[in-house]
Amino acid sequence: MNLKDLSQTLGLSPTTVSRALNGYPEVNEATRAKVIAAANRYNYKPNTRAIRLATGRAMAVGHVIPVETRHEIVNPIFADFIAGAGEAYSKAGYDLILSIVPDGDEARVYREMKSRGNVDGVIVHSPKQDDFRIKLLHEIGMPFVVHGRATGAELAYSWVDVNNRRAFRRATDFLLDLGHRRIGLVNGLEFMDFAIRRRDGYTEAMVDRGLSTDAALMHSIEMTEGLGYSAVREMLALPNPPTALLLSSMIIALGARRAIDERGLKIGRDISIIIHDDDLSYMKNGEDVPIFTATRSSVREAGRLAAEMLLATITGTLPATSTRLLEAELIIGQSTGPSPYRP
Amino acid sequence: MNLKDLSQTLGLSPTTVSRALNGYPEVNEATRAKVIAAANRYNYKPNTRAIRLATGRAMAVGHVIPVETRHEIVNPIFADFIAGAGEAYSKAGYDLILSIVPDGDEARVYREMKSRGNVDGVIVHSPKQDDFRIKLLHEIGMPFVVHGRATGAELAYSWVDVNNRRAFRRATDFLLDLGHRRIGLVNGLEFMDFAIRRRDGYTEAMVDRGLSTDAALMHSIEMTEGLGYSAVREMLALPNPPTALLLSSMIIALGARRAIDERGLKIGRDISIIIHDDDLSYMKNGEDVPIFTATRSSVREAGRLAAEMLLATITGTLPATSTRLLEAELIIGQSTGPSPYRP
DNA sequence: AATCAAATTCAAAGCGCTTTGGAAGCCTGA
DNA sequence: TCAGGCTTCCAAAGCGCTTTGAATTTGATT
Repeated sequence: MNLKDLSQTLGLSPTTVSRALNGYPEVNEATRAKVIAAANRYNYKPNTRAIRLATGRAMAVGHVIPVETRHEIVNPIFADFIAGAGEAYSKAGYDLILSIVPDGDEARVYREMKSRGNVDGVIVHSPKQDDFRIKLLHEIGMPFVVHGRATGAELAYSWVDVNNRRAFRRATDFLLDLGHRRIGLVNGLEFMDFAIRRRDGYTEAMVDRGLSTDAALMHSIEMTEGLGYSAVREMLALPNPPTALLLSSMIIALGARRAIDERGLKIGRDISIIIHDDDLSYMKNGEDVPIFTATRSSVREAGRLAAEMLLATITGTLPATSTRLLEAELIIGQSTGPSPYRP
Repeated sequence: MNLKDLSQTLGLSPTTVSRALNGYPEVNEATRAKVIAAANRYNYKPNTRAIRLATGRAMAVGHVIPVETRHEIVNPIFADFIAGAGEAYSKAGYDLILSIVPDGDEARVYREMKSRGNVDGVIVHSPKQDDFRIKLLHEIGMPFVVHGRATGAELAYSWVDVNNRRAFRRATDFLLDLGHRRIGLVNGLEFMDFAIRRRDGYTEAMVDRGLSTDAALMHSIEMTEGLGYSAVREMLALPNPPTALLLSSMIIALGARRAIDERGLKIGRDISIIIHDDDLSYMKNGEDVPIFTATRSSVREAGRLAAEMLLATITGTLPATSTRLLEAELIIGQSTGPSPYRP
């Protein structure tokens, strides 16, 4: 059943039927009711492909997920972010198009998306410092929202981000207040913007207390369980090991726990841990009582916000330079306690 | 630059240009070369929306991810599966459309996808026993491939699956050969088909050795770290605790490790563990030496295979009843050893 | 009753491709 | 020289909607 068929059975023109269904005012309410009733009865759904061609809109949003060609890693937080974004899209009748793209192909993919017109806008994931995508998307005129920020971008753009600097600053302060002085940081890869900001927050807090940072206590790794384990193991083997750790993700924490257990230390007593918790659905930080003290911010919520922002940008109800900075809350769990070396 | 523009600058008809670019034989090779050259020079990319309307094909595949409305869980293996599938799609010029859908809405979503025509086929994730989707998709005539199988489906359908039964049977046999008799199973939720098969493999191996299973040693949980921890903790507290564990996922294993460490036991000595390893990119089972003994099968590879199968089904080069059973390999790691109670 | 504006409805022209059904040009062989 | 068959190209008709511009009907006003 297509529009033509439906209009014929109703004895109306396709024009009127189309308008009736799309809520245009220039149609008699009585006929509108009749049209809607018929559409329901015959279970008429307009053909997406035709709508897209006729309107010139793709009614779809692209998520281009870069895959480090060397490491082949798929960041686990994408799943939750996309779940959040997906809700917003389906509510608005948009499709979510996912492209997994090797690093080098990104520019080509964005350009093609533009010229082939199969998306109306994109979400930019995992921004790096001076990220080239911002300039590129500006250049080709593709609406976009960045999940995170890209320090060094000279052009204004829309983003949704967590206040990573402040979160890590607060977490560090919290540990310092507990008397810790040797605080280790296991961060994400520091060409990623979020990692830079987290390190800045950490460093800032240390320096403000007149403490200097120690390169041996600052690791920057791809966020896997295995690398988290190695990093922490290394630090614990130092002659002067840390009494507290700041970990950039839950998954690193799992590796850290392994290294700590292996050494026979007890978390919360011998060593304190604060993690950043993206609140992933399959990796909750304790069901009721949080296990780890954490700076928490739901990446799923961020996905929802970014998607809504993008849709509003596409329809023109929001400028392409809107921003939203989310504050992480500090959750006190069982993984932190006073420094064992407290004076 | 659209087809019309391009054909005008070439002094040819749109027909010829279209055919030249799409490789049809009825065009002079010399003019074809000219057309291709011009297309490159002007960076002409045909408009996807127009192609889709004209051909009646969506050039897109849908992945409908059900979200347990109560638990709101997003299965972490989706990310890797989709990464694998995505490769196949982009190679074939197809889009991957992702729909995150609350449980109850699935039927409606599939029906709409069919009548709106925005996908040519779908991948069915997480099949349950007697899964209703198989019948539904047959009924509405939507090509599909299932990732996993659905015991009880009366109609034939295409699927890609791991031989879960055999994998768990082998793993159980391996433990039995090491002298273990009290073997615990922490399985996924047993309305999921894969979980049923894994339990069957486990039970079969036990029964074949004249051993009976013990309900206290068989847990069926949502696969999260927290629930894995609880399940294993519970089993270890039994008067007659298991000396070996079979764990349905890496993520359960992380929770298990916590429970085991907490009790002061050593994995591989006091208690043996075999996991099923989906080979997720961000959760490797050791970089070179596997930590856990595991039945391993790459879910990413499964994604690639399922996608290729679906595309072939859509284009009609493969019947809609093709199947592919992947064997998991048994990787010997450091988490298994002889039973401490060996005679 | 005639007039004009507002309310409804419709015909037809796209949107940018593919594809059908010719038509023209060019050979070949009788 | 011309029929018949290839080869090569093209005009035009869709695909199923939206949207413009115009026509028709209705209602209010004089």
